Amino acid sequence: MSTITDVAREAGVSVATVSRALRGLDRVSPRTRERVLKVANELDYVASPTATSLASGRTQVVGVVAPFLTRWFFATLVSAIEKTLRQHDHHVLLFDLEDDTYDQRLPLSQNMLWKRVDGVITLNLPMTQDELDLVDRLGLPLVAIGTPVADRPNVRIDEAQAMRTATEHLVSLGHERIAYIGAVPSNKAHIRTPQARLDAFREVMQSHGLAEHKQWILGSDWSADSASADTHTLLASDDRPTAIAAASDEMAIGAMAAARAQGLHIPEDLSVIGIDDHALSNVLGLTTVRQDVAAQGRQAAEILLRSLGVATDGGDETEVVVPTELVIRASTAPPTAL
Amino acid sequence: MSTITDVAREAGVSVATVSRALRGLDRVSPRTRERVLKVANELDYVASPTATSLASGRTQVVGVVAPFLTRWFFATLVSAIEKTLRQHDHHVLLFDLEDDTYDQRLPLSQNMLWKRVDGVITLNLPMTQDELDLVDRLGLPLVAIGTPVADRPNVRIDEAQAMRTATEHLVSLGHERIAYIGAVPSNKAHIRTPQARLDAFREVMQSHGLAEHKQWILGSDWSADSASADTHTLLASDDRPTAIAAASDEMAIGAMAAARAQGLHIPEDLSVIGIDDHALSNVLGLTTVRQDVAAQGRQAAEILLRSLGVATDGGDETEVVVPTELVIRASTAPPTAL
DNA sequence: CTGAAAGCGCTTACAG
DNA sequence: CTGAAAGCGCTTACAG
Repeated sequence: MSTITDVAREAGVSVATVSRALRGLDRVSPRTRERVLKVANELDYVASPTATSLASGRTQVVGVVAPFLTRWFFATLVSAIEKTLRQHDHHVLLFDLEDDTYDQRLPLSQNMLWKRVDGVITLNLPMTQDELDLVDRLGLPLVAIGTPVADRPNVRIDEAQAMRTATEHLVSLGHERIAYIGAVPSNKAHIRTPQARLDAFREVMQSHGLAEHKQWILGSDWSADSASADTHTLLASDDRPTAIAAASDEMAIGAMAAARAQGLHIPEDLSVIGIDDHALSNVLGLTTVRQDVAAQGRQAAEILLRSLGVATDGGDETEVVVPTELVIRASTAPPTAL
Repeated sequence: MSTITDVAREAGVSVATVSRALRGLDRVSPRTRERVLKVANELDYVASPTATSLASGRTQVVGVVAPFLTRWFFATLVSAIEKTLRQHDHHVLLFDLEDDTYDQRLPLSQNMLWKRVDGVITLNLPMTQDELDLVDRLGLPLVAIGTPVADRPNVRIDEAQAMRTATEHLVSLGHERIAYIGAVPSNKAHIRTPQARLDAFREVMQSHGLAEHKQWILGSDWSADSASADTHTLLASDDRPTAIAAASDEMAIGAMAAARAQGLHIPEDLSVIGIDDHALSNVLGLTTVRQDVAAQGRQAAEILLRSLGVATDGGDETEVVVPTELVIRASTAPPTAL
């Protein structure tokens, strides 16, 4: 592979001129630029990113940090971010902080970031003060998707609004006996989403004067398997709800499956609603509150690019709330008892 | 942040010695090494990866190239690869080559790889000759997961065996009228998985003297939505199968949903089997042929690390076939008509 | 508009 | 065992 020196020699100019010409800086005569471009092209020249980084201090790489990767929500975000960044010649260095034991994630370290990335995008990741200090010390701009990180730019949905919409939908159908799946895991009390959604559920129930049954607030761990197991227990009781509001579609899918396995019909015997509009929700007929996950990834990437001085259209908002939308499908209906 | 010069000054040695001491090379006296380590630690010193790369020619970064990211299979691979690489101080630079129009992916370019990665892992990605030439020209080792790439090391399941297992399971239950979902998309004839699975299905059908109905071989596009739509059409006919073999769990889930939407009961009226053991398959009671996707990611990463001279345990195989396993759940049973 | 030179922060022979 | 020096391949003032 050829270097900038090869191009300079071949074009009969200095490497400084090649550098300027190729990067489109001014102060290069059109004729010179043209010649340099031609030679560079002939030689298949691509600047060594490693040398460019050392000299310029920029890597054109963004660290994307996720607590998991295998869930639909995160994979969709990463995909959208990668595409947006690539359009502006930036790349994503991926960090999956999931611990093998699932109960504690790996911390962000100087090793991962220092001189390696120009900025960081966090995906629903509460950061410790140490991590925040690190990012600051390294001078890295940061954009948080979902869970906010201090006062950094943030892209998210209105969590409370989403769950209010879901709950109101059930109430408007006539449900009064509503269970909730997706309470706050005790080891994840620092994540904001679960708490916000649960609070919103309670708020709507209260506002309609509906009783909250303690044993109808299920923890689950935000997986379909766990939601299914919890729902089995819930429905085994004589005193059962007519509807379930799940804090995510994956949990809602688990709940539906458990109900069916017990011989119940959906929505006749039990209504189920989720939040997300997961890739499989349409096919499974799940009523849900849709959030545009890819849009959140795109917007976060754009905000970060802007803070890196890379031109992108759009304003300079630093706080984006992506709208959600009720999508009614076959899993919700008025309670049969009515 | 401090540089190697700071450490050298503080420790009273040359930068060359610091470099050697920190990288654990021999020819450094224990006392000197200790002092250097201590100072480096005090100064929070981390070598600039960008400078290290320029000097050494290695980036400690591996390019992971996927045709999509949002499907469970790919996200699971990426997650496993990332963790394995990180254990050996390597990072993943992610490329999602999915085109916005879905019918043609972006090509790998010199820009993405040159001096940016030490090696490449492809995820079910058939490479063009141009791309292969590029990788060779750049001298990058490559490991292919799933779809093989020329004679490069390859990690996969036995596609034919997996579909044979699935089909044999249906036949052993007494099914004779079996449909197939997941034929080869015309625009993806170069991907090997669909063809291998379809061939295996046909082989088993023939070996049992069972007739293949042309209209029972459904194309779908490997998405649940498409499989659902195709199944709707299939089941609307009077002449319908008693079982469906789907080439992936996501399609099987779509098929089950469509059957239920038409009032059919699973498995009484229709048996459905998939391949994968998708994260939601357990909860949905889908019988499937399980493949250990994370293990494939781990092994591919290890093979690549070895070819980079990074010590990992394990042999030096270059061709790994990960075993699959029939997992019988509630979606398959003998045909009722029998 | 263009070039010579310093500098980015490491690694790697080469001497000693 | 240790250091001085060259080199990796760019970018960036600084002159002219």
